[in-house]
Amino acid sequence: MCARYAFRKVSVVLDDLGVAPLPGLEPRDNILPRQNVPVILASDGELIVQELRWGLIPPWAKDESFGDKAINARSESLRDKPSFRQALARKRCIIPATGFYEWKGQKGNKQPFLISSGLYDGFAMAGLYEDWVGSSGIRSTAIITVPANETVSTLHNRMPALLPRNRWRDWLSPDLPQAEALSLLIPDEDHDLRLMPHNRELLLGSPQKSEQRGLF
DNA sequence: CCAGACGTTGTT
DNA sequence: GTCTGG
DNA sequence: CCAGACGTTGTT
DNA sequence: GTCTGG
Repeated sequence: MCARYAFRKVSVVLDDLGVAPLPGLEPRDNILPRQNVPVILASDGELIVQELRWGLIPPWAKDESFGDKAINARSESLRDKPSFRQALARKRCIIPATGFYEWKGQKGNKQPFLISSGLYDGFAMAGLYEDWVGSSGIRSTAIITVPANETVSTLHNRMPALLPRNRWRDWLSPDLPQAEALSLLIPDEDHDLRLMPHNRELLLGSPQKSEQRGLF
């Protein structure tokens, strides 16, 4: 699963795609569902960054609480799920991250680990987004998950889909056929992932307290 | 047909 | 125990 | 994921 | 809107 992640630097993702970061983008160590998170998507033939709410709310949802149960989307079933099918075809995005967290141990005594790339400055998590036309018109996003690769499977059986670096633009292209898009959602083999025990305190309490400044 | 769900993970 | 909010 | 709440009525 | 369960 991926229910927490970090975005500490602008990272290779934005640089490689030539996307300018949003003004005022801060490093964040403890990103939670329901927060607004920076996401890269195609808009009128251009790649842009937008802050979307984490937890996907389909257009037909009755209320925004739907997003609470759609923070992840299983790659294996995207095609069949009413909540994700439209987005898979037309609304793919990249969620840039410098790491994600997984926990190990018994409930109440879990040790968090930060998983990050040993090769790059960050990675591109595959995501979907949707527009919900409620009173405020929320655009929201979900992180796609795949079976964990060998490294991560020591902690958990799922992990976010990390897109191959040379396919980032393909994933974001509205013209990419659905079948090809799905073929990009494979367990990571490219990032040489590293696991580091992480200070539990930094993931507790208010998110603001675990943030640090001046790292961009 | 209508009514109701539409999701994932983890844990047992 | 289970749901909600963050 | 974890932390924290989990309820209603009536009165101010 | 679309699928599933009854």
